[in-house]
Amino acid sequence: METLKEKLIVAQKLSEKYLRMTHESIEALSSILICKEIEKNQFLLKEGEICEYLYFVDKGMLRQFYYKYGRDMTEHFAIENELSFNVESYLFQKPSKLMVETLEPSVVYCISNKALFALINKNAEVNTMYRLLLESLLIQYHQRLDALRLDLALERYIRFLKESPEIVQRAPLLHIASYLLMSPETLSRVRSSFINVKNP
Amino acid sequence: METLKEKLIVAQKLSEKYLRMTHESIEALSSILICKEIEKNQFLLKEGEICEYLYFVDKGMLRQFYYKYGRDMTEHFAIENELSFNVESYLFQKPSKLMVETLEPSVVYCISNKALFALINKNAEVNTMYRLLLESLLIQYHQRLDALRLDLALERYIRFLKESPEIVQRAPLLHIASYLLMSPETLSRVRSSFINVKNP
DNA sequence: CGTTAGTTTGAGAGGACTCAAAGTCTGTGG
DNA sequence: CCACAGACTTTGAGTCCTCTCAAACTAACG
Repeated sequence: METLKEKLIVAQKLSEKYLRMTHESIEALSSILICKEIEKNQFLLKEGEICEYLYFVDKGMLRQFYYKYGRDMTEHFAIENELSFNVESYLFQKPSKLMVETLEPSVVYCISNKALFALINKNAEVNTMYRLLLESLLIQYHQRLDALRLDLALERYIRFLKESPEIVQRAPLLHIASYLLMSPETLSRVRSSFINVKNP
Repeated sequence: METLKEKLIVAQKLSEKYLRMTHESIEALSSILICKEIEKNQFLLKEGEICEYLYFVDKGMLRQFYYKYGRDMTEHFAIENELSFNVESYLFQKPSKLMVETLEPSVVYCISNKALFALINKNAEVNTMYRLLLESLLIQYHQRLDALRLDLALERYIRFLKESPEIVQRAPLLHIASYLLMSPETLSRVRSSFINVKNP
């Protein structure tokens, strides 16, 4: 079957990214993957639902966001080979304030909480891979905190541009603005002033 | 020996906090703890050093900070029963930009990277405890990111006051200000305006 | 009891916000 | 293939929050 092969490829990518594993472990991991194909502007996780899956993006783009005082706040973007999920909701299986939506037609591979922990308990390599995944997420969050401590809107934009040029190209300005903690108007001005600085 | 007993108590606290373990595992964990007593305003980790230890505060208070464009930025406070360390530097054993200092005379228990991972590899319970520790840290970082997304200085202060009243009492205003991303002057004004709101 | 670190108060400047309106792009239907 | 609706982005004007610099005040420690 074709999808079996594809799942194996995705499991290999995960193994590549976090921990090189034996073929058996990769196969075990691939067996719990669930492929999902979704069009643009669809929800993978809605407010109030429990985050049952961890989403690995094979194709397309996801946006993680929530409402803060009624405003739409982007927390994270995920493109190819990146992950998206709500930590609290996934780990404690409690209702999520976060939502996940597609910004492009996408193909994602879902890893259910239940299946993952069952596998972790019987496969030491997957266990370690998961640990490394957590560690890498922690470092990612740490860097994001550092990025938000830049006080000028321009500085936050430049840093994001440097780190994720692809996302800057593909995501709507509105969402990049909320991700960078500024109004869309400010991002528009910042962006044009930055272009003028580069080409005087 | 007295210190053996104390180490056991600290290991029990860790077990209590993250994962109830068997006595054997707690004992194994206690055996790798190193007690350190330090006075006020001393460094546990300096810039450029490698973060060899994870610090668990038994008594006193630690501050985690770094220089950002020449400014002293507080990243984290740790009081009794809390942890302090630099994720990147501890996990990858690379030089740290972060520093850790004591804000009070303190007693901390240190867990060396080497000893911890050796133990993790042979003790499944400690392995799981470490995983839960990482997960709880991840959630903590996630909440901190959410807190920094409050735009008004007053809101950030109120939230911190609610979450960590103890730290607000014990830490110098200067450091709380940098932790909350505002100038000391602003924090001083915010604080007095908040008191006036409460007692009109 | 003086020295110094830490906190408060004041005045002026500037970045980013909001509201409002104009301009641009995209996709659908005639 | 063009025209138009709706979404997205840009531009403008005025306001407000927080910053910086400066100086006064307070507390802590030797």
